[in-house]
Amino acid sequence: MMETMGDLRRTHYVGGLREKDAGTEMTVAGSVARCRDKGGVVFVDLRDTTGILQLIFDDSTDKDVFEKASSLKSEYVIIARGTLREREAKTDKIPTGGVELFVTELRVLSGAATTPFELRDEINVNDSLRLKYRYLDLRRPMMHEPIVLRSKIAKAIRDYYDANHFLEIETPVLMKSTPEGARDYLVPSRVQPGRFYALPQSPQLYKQILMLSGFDRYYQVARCFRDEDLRADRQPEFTQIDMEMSFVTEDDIMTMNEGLVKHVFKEILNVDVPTPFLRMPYAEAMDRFGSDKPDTRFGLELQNVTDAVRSCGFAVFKNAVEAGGSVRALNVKGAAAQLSRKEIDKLTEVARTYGAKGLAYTRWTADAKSSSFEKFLTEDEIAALYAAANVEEGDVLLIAADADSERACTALGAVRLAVGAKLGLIDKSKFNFLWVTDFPLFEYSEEENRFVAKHHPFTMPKDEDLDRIETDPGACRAKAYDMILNGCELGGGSIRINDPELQQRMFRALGFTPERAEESFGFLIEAYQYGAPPHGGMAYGFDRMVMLMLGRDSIRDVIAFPKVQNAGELMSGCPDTVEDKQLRDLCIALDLPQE
RNA sequence: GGCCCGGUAGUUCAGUUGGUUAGAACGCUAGCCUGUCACGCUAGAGGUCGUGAGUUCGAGCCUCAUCCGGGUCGCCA
Repeated sequence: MMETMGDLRRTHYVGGLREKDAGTEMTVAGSVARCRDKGGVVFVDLRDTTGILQLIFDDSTDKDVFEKASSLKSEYVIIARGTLREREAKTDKIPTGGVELFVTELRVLSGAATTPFELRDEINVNDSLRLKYRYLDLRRPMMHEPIVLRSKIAKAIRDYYDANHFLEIETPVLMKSTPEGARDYLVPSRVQPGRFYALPQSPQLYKQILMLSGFDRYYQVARCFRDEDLRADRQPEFTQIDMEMSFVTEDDIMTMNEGLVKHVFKEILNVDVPTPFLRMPYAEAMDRFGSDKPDTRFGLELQNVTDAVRSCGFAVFKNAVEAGGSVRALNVKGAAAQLSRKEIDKLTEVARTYGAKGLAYTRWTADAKSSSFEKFLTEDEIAALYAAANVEEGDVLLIAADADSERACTALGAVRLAVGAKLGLIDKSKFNFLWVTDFPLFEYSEEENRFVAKHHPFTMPKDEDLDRIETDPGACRAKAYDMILNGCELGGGSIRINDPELQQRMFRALGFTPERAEESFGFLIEAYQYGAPPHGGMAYGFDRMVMLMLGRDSIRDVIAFPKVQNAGELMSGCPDTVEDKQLRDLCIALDLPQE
């Protein structure tokens, strides 16, 4: 049954074949996507990495070839020679629907067992089954295409940086574990028992060192690892587009990378991205959108109504203000008919998820006005609040109050997104880019009871905040910026500290003892003693970029072999136990929890 | 670590108040069919209801535990 290719060699991929190619003698190769055996005529859909082409066998086909065609089953691997011709009955369901290959020679290179699920685009199959048989799932055009496009996007990125005099330089995958940030994946050293490498969370330190080495402009398509929990847009092993430049300011980095986005979107999607992008300070983004990565595809901005309710009779509002927090409102204009009490309850749950204690509301339809808080306010106070938030009949007003102003904003920001999705306010065809700038330099960690770096400890403070690193760290802003696309963080970066003294001040502000700083980053601190150009850069989450460009909802769709929520990989079954000898070689003894 | 959702033929699902032999569609197998393209027609095979315990005369259905998958909060400098 199984045959060899013999002297047959592929001459054409099928995806691009059209009527103009009719009459061409060719050899194509691939898998049987589907057979339609009509008795006297057999149609076979052949699938290769570029698309699908119909093969035809009928009474003018050689008898042996026809018989072989009749015996084909799904996923058999074949190679076929014949003449391309225009179809009698054309279809626009596939790009090659105007042509078919009249086959004169057919070889079955491999049979195939019945697959555990049908390999069609329209199917709806359990994810774990698809992931266990990832190689089958990837044959489906819908799953195949993102992997192809991912490669083309990476090439477009390389082309752009190359044309702008960047060097692609590889940095180590086995490196020193550093404190701060995500949990490291550790790799034990056999040669130095008891010592461990860490897999990089990012090539951050190495790229800064490369600037000190005088390479001036660097980029890398870099694999990174973080031992944290997964999300729909987060994998433990992922790819960054990492770049760094010397002799630059924030503005230079942003301009260079706007150029990158423009180039890649034009090249891959033929979309013209307008530049420069909008630049919005972090404080404004939080204030208007309740998010440091605002989705600007729709309005529905938050309003600060703190002043209007400062001394009102409703304890929830009043207490929040008195505790130094604020009261934020979201007026969903004219939505009273579409947002039922039940919907509002759901939105309250959303707010709770993000730490709000609840969501006050007024739902004002033509028939009735129901409100969770009006009864606690005087008529004047209600009037003042509604004037501040421009509330009229037909509106739904949602309010979050919290002693922590940022929490009120964040919770209401999440509600804003839920409302936007619910009411269909989001234009999915848009690509809205912006920069969020001037991030806080530090953020306070309740867990560690100290300030930690919001970005990383090498981030340059804003010039005007240099004097208050020690006195008012919470108010310091950083020369840091995130590139946002449609409410997702596409990438982020900063200008780095190139003054060793300033770096020492940062370490002190972060609560590092000189010994600990020396132990963790000594080599870096020393390197900066020998002359460091001003430099900065950024890194993109490449997987997320591909996902957004292709309009996919899951990052797994753009990674050939992704991991699932428990960080395992279902096809190969890793992580797995290892043999005792391997552990002995590494001087490792397991100390597993009981049960 | 917390919360939410799901697990019934190969696949996707239905399964009434706990009650006789657990159904459908697709796929698969066999046969027929000369213009199909989710081809069509006829027939057939295919089930430890995720796993374990419990309640009950009786469990796919109720209870508990557990495993697996998805989403999410924390976490992700």
